[in-house]
Amino acid sequence: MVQKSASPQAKRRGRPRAYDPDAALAQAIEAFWKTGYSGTSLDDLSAATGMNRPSLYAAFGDKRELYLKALGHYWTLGGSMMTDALDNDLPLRDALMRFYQNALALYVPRTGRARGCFAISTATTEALEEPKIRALLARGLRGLDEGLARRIRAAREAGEIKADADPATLAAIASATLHTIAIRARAGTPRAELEALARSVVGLICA
Amino acid sequence: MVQKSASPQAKRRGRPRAYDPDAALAQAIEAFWKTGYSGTSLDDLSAATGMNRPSLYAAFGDKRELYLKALGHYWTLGGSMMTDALDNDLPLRDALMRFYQNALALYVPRTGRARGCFAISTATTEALEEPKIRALLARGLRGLDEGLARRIRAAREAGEIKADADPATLAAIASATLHTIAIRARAGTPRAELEALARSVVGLICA
DNA sequence: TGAATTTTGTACCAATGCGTACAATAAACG
DNA sequence: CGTTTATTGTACGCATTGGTACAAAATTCA
Repeated sequence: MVQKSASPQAKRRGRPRAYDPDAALAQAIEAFWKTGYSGTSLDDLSAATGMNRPSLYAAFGDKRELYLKALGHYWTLGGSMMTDALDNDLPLRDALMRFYQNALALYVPRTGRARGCFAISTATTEALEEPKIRALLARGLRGLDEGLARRIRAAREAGEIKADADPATLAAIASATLHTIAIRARAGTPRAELEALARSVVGLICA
Repeated sequence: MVQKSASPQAKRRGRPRAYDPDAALAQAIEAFWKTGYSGTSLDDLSAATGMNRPSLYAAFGDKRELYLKALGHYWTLGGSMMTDALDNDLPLRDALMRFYQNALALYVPRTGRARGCFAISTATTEALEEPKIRALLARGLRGLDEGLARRIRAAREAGEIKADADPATLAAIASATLHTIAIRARAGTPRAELEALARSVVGLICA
C-alpha cells in the first residue's frame, strides 16, 4: 500500500522512496493519455514515471489498478477545474467560457501536441469490456453533467437566461459541447476553432 | 492486393478464397469495435473473420492497414446512414430524429451490448500517435459536420427554423449531440435516455 | 554498531504479440 | 492429364508483454 502522504515528515522505516507518488501518478496519466490503456506498456510507464517495475507494483498495483487510479485522479482534477469555472459569481456567459477555456488548457496544452480529454480518449475504448472503467467513466460524465446543470438552473432562477428556456436541455448541450471539443482536439482541430465553437454555443445558451 | 469484387463471376486462377472480403472486413470492424486497435490481437481478428493469419495479410495488409480500411469502410457506412436520414423531404425535426435513430441503431444494437461509435471509441485513442488515423478521423467528423450543416442551412432557407437562428451554431450543436450520444452509449447510458437527449436537442434546434 | 525494515535494481519467466516461410491444397489453363 | 496460379494451414521466429524473485542498498531503531 502507498503510505499516506498526509504526514510527509514522519520518518519512514526502510529505504526511502526515490519517487514522489503524486508526481509519478501524474506522469502515468501523461503516458496513458498519449497511447491509451492497451497501447501503453509497463516499460512506457516505467520510463514515464522514472520508477522501476517492482516499485510501480508496490505503489499502485498492476497496470489495470494504476489506470483506474489515474482515471480517478483525473476526475478529481476535472471536478476542481469545473468548480473553478462555475462556483463563483461570474455571469453565466463568463463562467461557461472559463469552463471551456479550462478544458482547452488541458486538451490543447501550450507545450506539446493537442491531446484531447484523457477520459474520453482512453477510458471510452476500454469501457466496453472493463466494467470498472465504464463505471468510473459514467460517474465522471455525470459529475460534469450535474455541475453544468446546477449552474444553468441557478442562472435561470437568477434571470440570466430566458425563463422559457429548458435548463436541462441547455445543460445537455453544454456537456455535449465539452465532449465534441474533446474529440475534435484529439483529431487535430486547432484551438482557435474550438474556442470559436465554444463561444458560439455559449452565445446560444445565454441568448 | 485484393481482387476487385466488381467481376464476381470472372473465374479466378488459383485456389478459391474461403472467405468473403466484405464480410471479413465487417467482422474485423466488430472485433476492433469491441476492444480497440491496440487491444485487438491478430488472433482476435483471425477468430472474428474466420481467416487465418496469412490470408488476413494477403487480403488487407498488416494490422494497421486493416484498421485503416475498417475505419474507411465505417465512414462510408456513416455517410450512407446520414444520407438516408437527411437527403429526403422529411421536415427538419423528423430528419434529425431519423439521423439520431440511425446512429443509435449502430451504437446500441438490439442484440448485444451498447458499444458506441466505432470511430470515436477506437480511432480517437490512436489519433494522437497515428497521423493517418487522425486524418481519417478528422475527415469523417468533417463529413458529418458538413452534412448536418447543409441540411440545417436548407431548413433555414425553407423557413423551417427561425430566420435569426445561426445555422452554423445549430449544426455544431447537432454534431456535438451525436458525439455525446456516442460517448454516453459506450459508458452505459440506456438507449431511452439517449433518445430523450436527442429529442430535447432537436426540439431546441427546431424551436 | 548491528538487526529490522523498506525500497531499489537486475534479471528472469511464461505468455502473448506481430509477422512470415513453406508445404499442402484447390482451382484454371493448355 | 501435367503445369501454373492463388489461397490455405501449420508451424515457426523473434520481440515484447505483464508480472515476479531475489539480492543489494538505504534508511530507522535498539
